[in-house]
Amino acid sequence: MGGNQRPTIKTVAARAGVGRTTVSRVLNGSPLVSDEARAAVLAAIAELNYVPSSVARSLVTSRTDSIALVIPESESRLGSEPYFSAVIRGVSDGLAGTQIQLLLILVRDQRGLESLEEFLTARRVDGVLLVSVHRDDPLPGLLETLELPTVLAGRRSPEESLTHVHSDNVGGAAEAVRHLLGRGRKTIGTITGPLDMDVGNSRLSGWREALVDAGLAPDETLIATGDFTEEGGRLAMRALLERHPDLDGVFAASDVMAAGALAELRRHGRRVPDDVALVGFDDSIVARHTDPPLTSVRQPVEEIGRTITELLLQEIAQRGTARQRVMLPTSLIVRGSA
Amino acid sequence: MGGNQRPTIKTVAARAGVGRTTVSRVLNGSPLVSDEARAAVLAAIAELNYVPSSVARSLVTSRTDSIALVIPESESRLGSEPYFSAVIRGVSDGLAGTQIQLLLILVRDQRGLESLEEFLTARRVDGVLLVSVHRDDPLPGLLETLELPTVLAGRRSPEESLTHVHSDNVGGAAEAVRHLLGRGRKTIGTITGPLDMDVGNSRLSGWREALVDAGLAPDETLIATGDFTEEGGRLAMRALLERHPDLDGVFAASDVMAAGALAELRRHGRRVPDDVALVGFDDSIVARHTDPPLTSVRQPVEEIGRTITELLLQEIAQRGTARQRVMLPTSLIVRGSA
DNA sequence: AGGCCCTTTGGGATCGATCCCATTCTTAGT
DNA sequence: ACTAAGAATGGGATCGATCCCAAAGGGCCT
Repeated sequence: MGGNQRPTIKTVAARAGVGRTTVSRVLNGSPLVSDEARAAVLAAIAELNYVPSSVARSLVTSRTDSIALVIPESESRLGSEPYFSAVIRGVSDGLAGTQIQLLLILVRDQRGLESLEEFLTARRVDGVLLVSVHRDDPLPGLLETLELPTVLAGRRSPEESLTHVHSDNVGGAAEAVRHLLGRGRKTIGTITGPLDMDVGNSRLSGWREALVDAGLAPDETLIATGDFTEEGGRLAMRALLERHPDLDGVFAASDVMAAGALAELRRHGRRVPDDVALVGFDDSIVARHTDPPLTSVRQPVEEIGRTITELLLQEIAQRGTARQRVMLPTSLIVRGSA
Repeated sequence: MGGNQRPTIKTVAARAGVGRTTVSRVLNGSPLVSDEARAAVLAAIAELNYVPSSVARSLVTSRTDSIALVIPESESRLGSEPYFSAVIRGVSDGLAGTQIQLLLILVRDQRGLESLEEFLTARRVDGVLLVSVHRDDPLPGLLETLELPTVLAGRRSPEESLTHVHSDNVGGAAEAVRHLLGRGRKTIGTITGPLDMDVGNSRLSGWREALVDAGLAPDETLIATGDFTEEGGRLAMRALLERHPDLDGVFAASDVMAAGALAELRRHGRRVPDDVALVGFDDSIVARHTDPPLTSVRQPVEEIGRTITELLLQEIAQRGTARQRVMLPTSLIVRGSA
């Protein structure tokens, strides 16, 4: 049957002819063990194929050796998929070499949120990574009162009180708009993300900033609010065209919205980039395959994932570390659309 | 501050004026509790904001109330990203309503594999979901000998001994090829996935099957092996064009490879679909944005995720259930490329 | 030789739940 | 009225590790 109870630390101790404590010491790399004892223990471990019970260990140490990555389901669905895959890869990368496991928690609705709150209150993880937080997100506050180490990818607002990592959304957006200006565009609209998120606001700020720097007054009617979906991009583009038939440049705050905008532009017979130049954001897989391929602002998503993980591990290792903020640079990838 | 030790079952018992066992009974919904006792316990739980320690519970029940989703890192990187996002969503969906947590494990290299093996031997999860298994994957075998409940998305071969869920790759591919035949194409090549995977083989079989059914002998030189990457698709397409300048139809076993093929076709001045008609597989986000948009075989990825999860939960609930196999249907989404 | 310190060791208590079993209190049956 | 069966309850043991602390053994100094 292969049955045979899993060996415990006691079995190992008996086999090695030492006490449980000595085995535990070897397991945890304590220097207070003689070489012979250590050798005997290691041999016994190997022979018995012993693996310590992390559950029993957790009970006494009250560490779980796991962290949670919390992703709002709504966000994961809407086209921003590649973003999450990349973050996940980065996180997993940051965890490589540690013994720490990653729990993935997609929050889909109110019930999911409630059971997550219970989960966190039970301290079933040592720390939490939060992705794509909204301004009024209840989770960051809860985590602060629980005093559970937390790091955000992105931030609620520029005054974020939790440790966080974000890319230079303002700078990236500004660069995109400067690029459009550099191509001689005069009337540059923008399709924003949700404005209850810092990404949405920051990219909008970048658009404003670049225009102001160029001596132009940002016309508020050149702003159309989107929601990061393709359909949202389409609708926003339609609104912009209605308001400004003379539009010759658009900065969309995501590639997926840019793809929607592209379709709408085509429907209206505008050529891209000849009539209207278009820049997206994310440099996602869609950017390479649209027609024409999208010029887009790349953000180092995988690195964001890696960085939030490293910061979280730090914070777990030494509680009460001061809040840290990291901003990672973006870069403009020029393709056919602008 | 806010300190205050977390309350334990003992605290609750004292507060409710009952014994620990009674509290435990209430927690686990045992009928052997009087209504008054139950009410008192529930009140105490609410007042103390008590959440049971899952760690302590695990220690005695030897359940972890968590499952692992194992994804080979190599696969997650290569364009198949949307596939994994969708599987993850499906899994998370299948888990909703249970108290079971999802551990995500990306295996990137040999070291990762070793630490995964240790992790599994320690039985740190109640069951495992395996995605995109290769023919010689060591993991399924290990899981079988560990007698750890396991369900695969996809299969190693048509004789798969573990419970698994896969989409109708043969049928989907055959439908794609029939579609090409229906458009009057005579010389239809195929760009395959890796042939050490069942998906690769099955989609190739579908191509063969459709040709044979149409009374055509499948010409082996019409087969070019790819690896699911865009670059692989490009190279395979080049090889096919060299061998068969008269090629007028191509079935690619993934959209990403089809996108690569598309670029290569354009480079050779072939118009799609006029000169060469092209069908992809996956109906991923890229399919909608290529020029022309790709006709593609859709597989219900999210449902695959949901189904493997349900099967795994079943298997965990009642060990020793017989192996189950589920095949989900595909459907052809016709767009501009064929 | 005796005392002291340092290294190494292991048994007992502990973490916070569940499970086994003995005990008390009802209620019904003859 | 006495017993038997059943409902409800709670204390002790247990899961498998770590941590505290007492104690044994060895070397060196005076």
